[in-house]
Amino acid sequence: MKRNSRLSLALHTLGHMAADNCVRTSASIAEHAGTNPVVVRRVLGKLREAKLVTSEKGPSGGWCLARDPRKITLADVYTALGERLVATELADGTASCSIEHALRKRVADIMETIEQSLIERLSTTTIAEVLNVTEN
Amino acid sequence: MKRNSRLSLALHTLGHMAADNCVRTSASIAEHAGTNPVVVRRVLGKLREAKLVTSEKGPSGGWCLARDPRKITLADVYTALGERLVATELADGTASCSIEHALRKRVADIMETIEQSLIERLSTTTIAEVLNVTEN
DNA sequence: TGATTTCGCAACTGCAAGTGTTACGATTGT
DNA sequence: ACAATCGTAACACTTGCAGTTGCGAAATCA
Repeated sequence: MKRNSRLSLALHTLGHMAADNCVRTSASIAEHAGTNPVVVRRVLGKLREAKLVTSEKGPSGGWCLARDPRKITLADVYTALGERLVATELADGTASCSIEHALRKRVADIMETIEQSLIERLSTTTIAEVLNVTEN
Repeated sequence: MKRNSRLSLALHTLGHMAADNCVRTSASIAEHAGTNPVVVRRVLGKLREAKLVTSEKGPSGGWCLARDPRKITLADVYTALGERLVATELADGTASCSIEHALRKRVADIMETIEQSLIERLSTTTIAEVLNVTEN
């Protein structure tokens, strides 16, 4: 896989879990997604922290949706991963130059607004809705 | 300097050029910004391609604004650098899985909308306006 | 109890992208 | 001619992330 593919992997996996409605192991998920079981566990671990999925150990163990896919939005997944796809210009307090400080603040404010706007848009689509699109 | 600091460096430099209204060398800019002259030339080179600044060689050479700072918006600088601060999930045609394909398309569409919205917002502020804020 | 399967996690490697640095040629002004 | 400056290529250094290996913990089943 390439860079910054965690969101893709998370959504892809949730999509299949919503469609198949069955427990999947990190090994089978990894095989389907063309990556490594540990990578899968790393990503799904974040989703588990956010109570989007559950995991069970032992044989017959694996991963399962923690709630109705109609109640999981893309924003839930995005925030669960703790990503910021809108790059933040680092707001160092060390900007001794007032011009630099003013510019950074202005840009940071705009970025923050855009980030919120992104989350708002992501929250209007659920995992289940995207699957319906697939079936058309 | 840290990562992805090109936009900061570009804006910072343009800010000073607008305030001082004088020719500056890449060496003096680099010293003020705490970086290297070559890095400065790389970034300002992009701005020159976009006709935002001009450069002259030789002694008494250096960099100068190509037009009124009241007519240079943050969006001009952003697009001149060819950056995408809104990360794009790579849209590989190799998504053999229809679920993955649908999800990626949905996310890519949202990201594209957000990117446009970012540029719109950046275009409402000029270099000169940010300097006025500084003087308050 | 013991074997097997699966997750949990830490540590390491490999790669890609960006910044920083050096070096050298081209151009301009004195 | 000489010095100052940009233009550019080449390389080293750093950082972040994906990938990999290894091992322990927990659960299931014979």
